[in-house]
Amino acid sequence: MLMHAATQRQLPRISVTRPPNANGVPATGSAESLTETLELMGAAMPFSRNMEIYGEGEPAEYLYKVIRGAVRTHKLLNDGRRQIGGFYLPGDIFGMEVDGIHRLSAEAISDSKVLVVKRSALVALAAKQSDVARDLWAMTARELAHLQNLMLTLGRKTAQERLAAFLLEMAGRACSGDAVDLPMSRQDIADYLGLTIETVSRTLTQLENDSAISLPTSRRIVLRDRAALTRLNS
Amino acid sequence: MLMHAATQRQLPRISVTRPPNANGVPATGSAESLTETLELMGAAMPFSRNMEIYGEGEPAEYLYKVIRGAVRTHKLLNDGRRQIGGFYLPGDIFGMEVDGIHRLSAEAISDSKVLVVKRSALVALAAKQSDVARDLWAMTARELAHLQNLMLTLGRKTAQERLAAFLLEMAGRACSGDAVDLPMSRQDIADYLGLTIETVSRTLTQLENDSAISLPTSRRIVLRDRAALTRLNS
DNA sequence: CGATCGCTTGATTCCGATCAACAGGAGTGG
DNA sequence: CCACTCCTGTTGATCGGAATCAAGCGATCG
Repeated sequence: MLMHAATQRQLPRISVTRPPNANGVPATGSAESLTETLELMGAAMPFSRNMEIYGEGEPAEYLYKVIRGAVRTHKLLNDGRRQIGGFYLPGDIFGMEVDGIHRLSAEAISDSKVLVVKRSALVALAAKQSDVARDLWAMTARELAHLQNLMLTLGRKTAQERLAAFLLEMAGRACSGDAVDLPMSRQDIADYLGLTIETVSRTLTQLENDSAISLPTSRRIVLRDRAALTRLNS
Repeated sequence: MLMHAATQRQLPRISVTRPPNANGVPATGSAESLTETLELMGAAMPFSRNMEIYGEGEPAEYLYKVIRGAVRTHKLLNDGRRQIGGFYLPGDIFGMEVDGIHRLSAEAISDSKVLVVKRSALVALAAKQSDVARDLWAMTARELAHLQNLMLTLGRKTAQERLAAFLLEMAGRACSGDAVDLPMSRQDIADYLGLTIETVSRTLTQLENDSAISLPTSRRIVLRDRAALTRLNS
């Protein structure tokens, strides 16, 4: 092991310094879904490629929703080894914490626009409206379910199986049929699946040779045989 | 890879068939902590060693709290490869789901007594008392934080580092100073850390030779050099 | 007492990591 | 436009850490 892959990567330490002020909270408003509530309370912010949105260990003052672009979250070891916890695409919410401390860092994968909402406002709203409280809880539970699947992948799957799981996950989210446009690099995929870029590249080539997928460009992958991938996904 | 370790293990398929009836809910009661609330609503049930408490995919009708013994949760692949998600000791709560479906299976590690509480009663209570809602949310968030750490361990750590993380985690929970009494087998530890029993055994021996730990018996481990283990934990 | 189970240790194999080279673009500046 | 560099991704050769295969030991139990 001991992959110092992430060590020399540029990781700009630019945090949110001047956050936007949240609008007034609809205190007596009737039951609204969390998604709708966020639109009313949030402000859009731009983040350029590789810019840090928040860092591990920082107080969590805001909740975030991707409007455009893509975001990754990760944990680091001392020597730079990195594990990515998840990728967030437009419509996805990330960065919510119960106790107000971020457990992972978040960065923009590409130039992105992100809706930012004050956490304290949401928590206060949750105390008054049980449906908001439930939505926040459900959001955390979805993150948990995702990580339970990733745990199985990282602990017990082969390289082929990891890539199959990743491709099926991304295809399931993009909703663009059998073609997947990846916003992230091979390094990001590797750090998500607990592999190296070389193994990711080799395994994709191998899947292409087995005609399970095809690779029109390096960032575009077509699922040619979903059944084969699903079989690998156990 | 491809460890069929779990394939031939006996995994009795005995589920909770006749659950206990929950007591009346303190509907208008003032703010109580979740732990105290559970005592009032639950019923104690015995589970013998290796008995299944619930299975992955089953509807989640109950929430559980360990009174005596120990519990593990896990996911399985088709061919029997197993990944353990966590260990639960006396006082720990497990098995709560927002949407009512268990994402992992749960089994008693040793003969255990478990407090069982109706989920529907708790969810109803949470809708009325925001502090209960918050406690349930916080519980899910604690599970999430635990899995985020496990994710880093499974994705990026060496065998030595995994064992160090495991020993520090268990020592931190047992609160019995530097001595840790493990309720689980080497196979359980291996399936938690994404290793094999042989690697777990060898690595523990190696840590003993490096005088980081000592092994009075196979189930009892004394942390002799916490600094060394913490260094490995990065 | 023999049998089973949990654990340790040794020998060997193998999958993915590491080291290394190179190719194709994208952007930059002349 | 080309020459240049930087960046990302692919491929080849080799290495190494953990898996696999195998044997044996002590404890528990019927």
